[in-house]
Amino acid sequence: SICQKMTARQRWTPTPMQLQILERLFDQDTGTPSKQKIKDLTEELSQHGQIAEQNICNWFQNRRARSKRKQHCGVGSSNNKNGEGEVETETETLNEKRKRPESLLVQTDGNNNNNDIGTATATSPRPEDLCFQSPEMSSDLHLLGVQSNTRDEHLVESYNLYDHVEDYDM
Amino acid sequence: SICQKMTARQRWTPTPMQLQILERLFDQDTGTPSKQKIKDLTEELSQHGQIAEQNICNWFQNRRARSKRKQHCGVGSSNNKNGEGEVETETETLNEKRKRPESLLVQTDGNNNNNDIGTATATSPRPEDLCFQSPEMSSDLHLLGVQSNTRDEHLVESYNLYDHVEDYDM
DNA sequence: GAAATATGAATGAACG
DNA sequence: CGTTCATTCATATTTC
Repeated sequence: SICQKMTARQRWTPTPMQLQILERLFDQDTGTPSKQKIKDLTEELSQHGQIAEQNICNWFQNRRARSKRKQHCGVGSSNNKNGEGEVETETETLNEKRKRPESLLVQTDGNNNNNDIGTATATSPRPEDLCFQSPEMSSDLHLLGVQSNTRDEHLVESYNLYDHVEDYDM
Repeated sequence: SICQKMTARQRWTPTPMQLQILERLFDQDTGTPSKQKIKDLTEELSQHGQIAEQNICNWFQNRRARSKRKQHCGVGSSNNKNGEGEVETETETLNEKRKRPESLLVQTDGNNNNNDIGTATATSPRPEDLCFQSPEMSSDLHLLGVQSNTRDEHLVESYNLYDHVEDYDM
């Protein structure tokens, strides 16, 4: 039983303060922050935690996208054809719906070995997709065990360099 | 802008092989592939999966654009830089170095390990660093409920390695 | 602790 | 060509 942990750093997580500022900006105008604005924002938000310009860009983009998609949902679309992918069912038209109530829960764990194995990743193999997908991905690479869902990289050659393979009992 | 003509399920996804070839070509700095080259490439890449000329064009364009990372909302590269007051010295006019460093390959460079408080996974496994957190503590955060001084803002920069390879018998 | 959901990030494609 | 959108993936967090 070799459980493997992912070797990746964590992604940025906005602090409540950062989020608040971002949300406020989003509510105001938020056409699309100019580069200068982004820089400025970055500098300001940096005082509240680690952040990079890309984070802000991403945040705005995501925010806009999801906000839009939210409204677009539920217009009588009875036939929901998404069966494996997006389960967009959120409802955050309001400012905040779920913050981060981890005030008391100080889990300094940092590295959670939470490898959820089936996180909606079940891409059901449909003929349509296969038609547009690689033939080798489903034949050659899966032997390596690294057959990712879609976006593989020009990796291959090397095997495991999982320097942090930790197996915990389950 | 509102018209989505692709219905999304048919987005081309390069196979590892295709990507490898494309990357190589890109690295050779061939400039903008000529029409003939595109055709040729298409033919070649077709042997490794479904592909169209347009895909290749798009790929090169995207690649170049993101490589330059000149966009103000360049979600292309995850250039990490500490936003500790300074705003990126912009010392990179050169070609970028692999947006997504294949985690399987040892890439001990490119990632910052200065005051990285991210996961102590890669370079310096110091659990203590994980603990120290955001400097924000006295602000108008109280209206959000509470302050999370545990593990909020972590470093950014990281890459998903699309492994998910877990051998575990259960 | 695993499943479900929220959300940051990567990227092909479209737009100007 | 530069920028933005839409979609999907991976991971963080919450819930059960």
